[in-house]
Amino acid sequence: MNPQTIKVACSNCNLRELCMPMGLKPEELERIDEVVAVRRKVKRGGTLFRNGEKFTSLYAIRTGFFKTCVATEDGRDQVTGFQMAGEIIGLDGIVQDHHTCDAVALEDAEVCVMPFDRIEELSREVTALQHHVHKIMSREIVREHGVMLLLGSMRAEERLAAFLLNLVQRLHARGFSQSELVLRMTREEIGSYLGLKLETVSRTFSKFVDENIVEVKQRHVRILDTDALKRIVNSQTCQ
Amino acid sequence: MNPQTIKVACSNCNLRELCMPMGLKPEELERIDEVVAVRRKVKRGGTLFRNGEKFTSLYAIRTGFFKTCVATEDGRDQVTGFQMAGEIIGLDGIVQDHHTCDAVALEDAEVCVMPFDRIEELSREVTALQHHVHKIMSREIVREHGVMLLLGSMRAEERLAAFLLNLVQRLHARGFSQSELVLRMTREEIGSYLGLKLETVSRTFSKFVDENIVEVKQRHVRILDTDALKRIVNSQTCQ
DNA sequence: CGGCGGATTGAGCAGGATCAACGGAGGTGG
DNA sequence: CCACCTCCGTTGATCCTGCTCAATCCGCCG
Repeated sequence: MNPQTIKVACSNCNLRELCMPMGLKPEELERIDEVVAVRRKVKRGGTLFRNGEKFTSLYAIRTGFFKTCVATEDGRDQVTGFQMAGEIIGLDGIVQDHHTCDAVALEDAEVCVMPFDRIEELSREVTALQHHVHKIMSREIVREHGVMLLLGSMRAEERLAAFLLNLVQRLHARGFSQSELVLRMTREEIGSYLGLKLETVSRTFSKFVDENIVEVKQRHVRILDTDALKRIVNSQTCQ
Repeated sequence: MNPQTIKVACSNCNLRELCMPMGLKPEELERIDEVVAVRRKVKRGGTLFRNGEKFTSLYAIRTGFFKTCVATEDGRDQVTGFQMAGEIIGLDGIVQDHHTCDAVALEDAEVCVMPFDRIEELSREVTALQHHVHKIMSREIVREHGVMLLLGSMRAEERLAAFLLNLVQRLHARGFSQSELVLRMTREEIGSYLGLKLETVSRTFSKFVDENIVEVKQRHVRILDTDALKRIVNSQTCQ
């Protein structure tokens, strides 16, 4: 609605090893700077885009934390992912030329706005960028396969364990602790993502605490036994 | 393994309104013919590609029916989709340069092999193709959002109803009946896709039969009351 | 005809949902 | 600064959907 606009450059962004320019050569990197039009700030609770809105751009998260969610007419609602710095958001909009999900900031955030027609234009010239765009989309498809596996075949404890491991691994890649994290989302949002009710999420946290696998104080989580979590995920309860 | 190779052209394929060349102009269509290297036959039960195999090509299904499935080390297995004529398969392989799921033919099938480097090359020249490739990938992402919604928030009857409606709608777009279909997959495969056990799938079918919503004879399904299925999907049982 | 894989159906069980009460943290306004 | 309110999280009791285990049936193929 009221986009703050600040000129910026990918070429000296501290996220360049994670984000859009990942793996590009210096001269290609400079070309990418042409893609990022402006930055935009989104307040906590605000939406970056909404289901039904016209699709124009992809967004690279610079700071902050988002959730994306889809909804049915009857008001049901499913969180399809949580996104953090360096991740690309908005890919759902390409196919229909308008967005099919909401992107909501779970904390104050700033994103780089990348008009999609510019991305397409530039990736016709810069092969590495073209390939990178394809990889980003493929990565999202593979990620979703993982979520389908989780939703389709895991029990509550396995889901939560997998969720925690995934979060902490991504945070670690961004220089945060391997064992400590602050959840940016409510129990209900975790539950929606994992296909569980919020009470079940809460109970499962408590169970992990009882078993000395984690410490939980509200949204602060400290992982005491990563291996235990891994064992829970890989326990072939079925079969 | 033993690819049958037959030269072909998209430009006179009867699937061109559904498949890769969708919406391209005649002159662009001719360029696309360069992309499809060969066709390949896959026998029922055979795999088009497997988890771990090197990624080289996308595949357009000409005839037949596939499932794709991912697996965990501990042997758990999740069907991530069913694909039919005109649909593109293999997008998962781009990001890691090797496939992360299996594609298994559920009936004798024939696919058009499209080497991905050729696709990238050509889509640098043909803007419409470039955009189409992006749309195909985005479409897959949106489809998976839908599956996540299904797995995360629907009960058994809603899942099966949504599944049947989706299948019959896609078949109808290919010129088949709106009300009659032959399932190419087992109850177990349906169950895996829908996050249910095969017995639950079977029971839910029986329930629909009792309610005169469908007729079921083994894999032959006739939909008697499409609206009832739609109502089941949209029944806001939660809230 | 017999064997086998797939489908159906039944009985009993349990994991997670639902309903409900309560507690604690953080924000707001008097 | 404190009182209040609201939102979020925890925990308990009970219920029910879908899972498990098991028997049987059906259609197909050799």
